[in-house]
Amino acid sequence: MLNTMKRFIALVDCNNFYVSCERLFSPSYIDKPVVVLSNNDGCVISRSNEAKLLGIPMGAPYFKFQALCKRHKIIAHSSNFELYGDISRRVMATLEAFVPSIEIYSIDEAFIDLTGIADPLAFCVMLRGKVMLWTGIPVSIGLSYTKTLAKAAGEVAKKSENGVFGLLHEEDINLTLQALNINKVWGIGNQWGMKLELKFGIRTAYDLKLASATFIRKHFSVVIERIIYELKGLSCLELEEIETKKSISSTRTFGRSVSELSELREAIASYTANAARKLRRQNSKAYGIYIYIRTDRFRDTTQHNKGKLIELTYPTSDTGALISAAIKGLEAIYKRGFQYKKAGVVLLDIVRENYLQRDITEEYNVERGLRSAALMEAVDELNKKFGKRLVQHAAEGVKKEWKVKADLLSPRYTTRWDELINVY
DNA sequence: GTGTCTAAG
DNA sequence: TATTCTTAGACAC
Repeated sequence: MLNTMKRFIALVDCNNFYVSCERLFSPSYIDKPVVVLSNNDGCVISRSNEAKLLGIPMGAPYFKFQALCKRHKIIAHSSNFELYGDISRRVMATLEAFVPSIEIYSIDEAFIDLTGIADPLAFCVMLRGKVMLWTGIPVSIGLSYTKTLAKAAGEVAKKSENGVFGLLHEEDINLTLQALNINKVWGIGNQWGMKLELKFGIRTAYDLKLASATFIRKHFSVVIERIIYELKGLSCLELEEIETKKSISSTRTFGRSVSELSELREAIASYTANAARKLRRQNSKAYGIYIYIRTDRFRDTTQHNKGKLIELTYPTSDTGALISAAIKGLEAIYKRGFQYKKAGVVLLDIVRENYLQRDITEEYNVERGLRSAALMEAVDELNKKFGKRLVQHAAEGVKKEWKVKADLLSPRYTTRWDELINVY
């Protein structure tokens, strides 16, 4: 059955991506244990192989491992997403130069369609070399017939000598799936993994492949049913090449707790501006904006978690319009006397920019829409040229004392003139 | 329709 | 003192 399948899918995965980015500009980090931390330097989100060997788990709360880090001289960095985003663009551009059909799955991963290529495995080896040469980022590539199998191949590739692994023959596939724990299968996490194992004795990817799809469908969902077919080599998940997000959110945990409405207003305005920028980047407008505030979920006994959805009468991507809606929502749910620790906004009901609804074709709104579009374009352009925060709405505030902490930040080498690397 | 659960990276 | 952030889909109600 497998030999009749002509469709090849590969997964390209950057190795320890954030750490690899830091190493690009600090060659002394090579062969040393390095970790990169999340916002507020809260937990570990990327580890070099050396750091993994020293026993730092993924997602580890930094404060629990600080002593270990000190003892072993582990280098720790705050996350520098501006740098990582730029390096990511370069890696993806390299892939796009060689492959016509690509789905950028995350900041450090892409699926590519290699159907029609005579020797796809050799192609992957070549591609890996090009990415290394052009960007300096090491990648692993897993090759097979479906996304789920390519993911499984990628797991093996990560640990292999040359960083490329093909899952192309039935026997290889079965052996690999037998060695893959059920909760390591793409799309199956700890909850479902536990249920599958404890209730049905399904311990490995191979066990799942052999399970009855209809039975699993009954006890779980279509999601896992699809995974079964994918493990059998029947592709159910297509490459999604065009990116138009259905919701866009911007949320943050504060550097300290915040109880003043005025400070929350600034934070909400900033997050809204951030989300609106992403919205415009994909040429879309939003019909709704959801905002929420919450107290510290780890400490409080009297918690206050509240959110509010504001529906807009017409879709917009105008920062000012979105901010005033968001502030209105905030004022409706704010209660004084609470120590807020986190706030966020989510843009919803997103439509493409050229989508016009009947009632906004009135002259007034069209003219207004055009003016706002021109203004937003100018703002985005200026900020792109001179730094993110040159032009911003007054509501966003200037001091931003609530801002996240990032004490161990590396320079944004590739996107800021004043933070270029110095060579003496 | 909305909220909750689950997952991924 | 310190426990991320963003997106998506399914399902129960």
